[in-house]
Amino acid sequence: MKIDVKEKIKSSIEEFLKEYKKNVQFDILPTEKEEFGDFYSNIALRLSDKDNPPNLIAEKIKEKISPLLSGIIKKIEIKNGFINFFIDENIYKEHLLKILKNGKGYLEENIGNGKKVLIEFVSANPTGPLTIAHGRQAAYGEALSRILKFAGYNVTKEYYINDAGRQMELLGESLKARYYQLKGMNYDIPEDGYHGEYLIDIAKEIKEIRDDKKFFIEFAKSKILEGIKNDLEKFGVYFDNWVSESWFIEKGNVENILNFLKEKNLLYEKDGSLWFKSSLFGDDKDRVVVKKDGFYTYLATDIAYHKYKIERGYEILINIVGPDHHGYIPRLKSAVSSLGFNIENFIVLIVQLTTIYRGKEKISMSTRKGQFITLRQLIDEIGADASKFFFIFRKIDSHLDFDIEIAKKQSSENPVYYLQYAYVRMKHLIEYGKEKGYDLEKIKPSLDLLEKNEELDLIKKLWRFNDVIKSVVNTYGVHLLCEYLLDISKIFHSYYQKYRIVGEKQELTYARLALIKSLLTVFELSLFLLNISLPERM
RNA sequence: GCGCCUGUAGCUCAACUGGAUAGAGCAUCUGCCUUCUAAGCAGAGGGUUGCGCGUUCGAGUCGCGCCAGGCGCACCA
Repeated sequence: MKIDVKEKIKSSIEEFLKEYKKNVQFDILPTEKEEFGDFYSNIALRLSDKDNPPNLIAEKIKEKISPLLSGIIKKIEIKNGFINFFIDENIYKEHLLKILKNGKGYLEENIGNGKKVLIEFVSANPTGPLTIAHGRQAAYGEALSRILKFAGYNVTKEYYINDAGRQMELLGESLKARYYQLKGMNYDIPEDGYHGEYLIDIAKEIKEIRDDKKFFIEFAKSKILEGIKNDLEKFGVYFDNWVSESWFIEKGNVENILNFLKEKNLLYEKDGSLWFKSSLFGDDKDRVVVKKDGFYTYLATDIAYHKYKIERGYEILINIVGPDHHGYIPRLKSAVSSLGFNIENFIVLIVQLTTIYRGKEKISMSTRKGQFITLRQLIDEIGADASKFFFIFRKIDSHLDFDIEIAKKQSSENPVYYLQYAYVRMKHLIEYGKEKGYDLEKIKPSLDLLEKNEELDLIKKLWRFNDVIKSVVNTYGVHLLCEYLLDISKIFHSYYQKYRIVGEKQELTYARLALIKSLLTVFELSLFLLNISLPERM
């Protein structure tokens, strides 16, 4: 674990506050501009008033804390009321050496403290192939899981299969219609059924039929699920568990949970249906759990599922859903809350939609009408890595415009290649160095020789890695890690172009290779976390 | 009508908890391969952060009101 400079600055300022008996909230934040140093604090601005201008207070603080920070901070400057801290370069360089020596293990950050986290994502109905919307959720969920795991959480990835209820009936009827159509019979697909052509392909595979409803449902479901699993595998997204809605019904979990709620007096009958008092927990109105026809609603089975999550001891539940589910969230939160789970640890992340364009043509999507670009088509057209990166390097609240034509045409200018190219160059440099007899294991590099701007920038970037991971964990903003890597890549490519790494001066070469090796460690790790593959050459 | 998300350069998007002169990429224009990979680099232009009030030392960020786009408002999932 690296030295927590931010914490040291903070506690030194708190010393000052104690002495002057002041109490005020303040921040220590990383700066965005080099001239402002590495961290800045707004403490003086917070303390200032008419009689005490911020710069004056800042001077007092500086005087008090300077001795407390010697060896860590080499310079403190005051500007516009801000106090700017410049970290001693030795701190950075020691960090680099540790990475060099211990590899990615040194970068590990134990934020999660082994807490059990369940991440449920994709969870698409087995009524059709995965779409691009699922692709974005899958790419994001996988990356987030990997990062949380790295940050010390005990993460389980789960896919919930909605294989019960009316949608499955419609699926079965739709397949049945396609089957008889293939036999030359005049048989209509239900109007609100599934009209996609994929059911024709599935119908063709039917060898022998047993003419009952269940057969068609089961056949369609198993074929579609198989397809979903294949697509996810091709995309590089893996689940630890697959659980199914019908399983909860068969095992009696749903009945049990309803009894449980009944005992707590949270259910009542009205208009021939059974209602859950979700309005007691913040929902707009109560919701039906057992319909007039005697079947469970989706909510009923979902409560049973969430009970199952809690029973297995998960302390944090993360659900990644599409925006079409947002109206559903309050009732689910009500349900989880009624089960006695701390609602603050139930995190629902909404991944906004991706709008697909082919050039200027906007492709509107509907699973039922059968008009959509599947995830599989996307992977086949532009590749898994490029697709995944496109999906995760924007924050999930943004509506994503994804022009397939551009992604294809400009594939060589896709940012993912920029990263991968940086990685390949780094890797090659290390190999080339080895060929020339440079063995980093044997020597302690003299990092003081690294004095070019690019070198110092890169060293600082290495030091920021843990801050980025913390930010991702705090905000669920996976894209921050992408931005970070793009930042490094930019400096690195520039550096590479400007200076020779493996050159004539031996000591300098060792120092530079040490920097490259550490960068490589961060890249390997980060690209793994983002679930982007590491090419050998490009 | 109500709820959620979004509105930032020509286009696609960043900006961590409210911080200093709002940043990248693409596209456009000008240069750079006899060298560790040119899928690269250097340079240039491009902004009233949708509009209006407010909160405060300070607002792209917070509050209120408009405008525009997306999604959702089921005894579907």
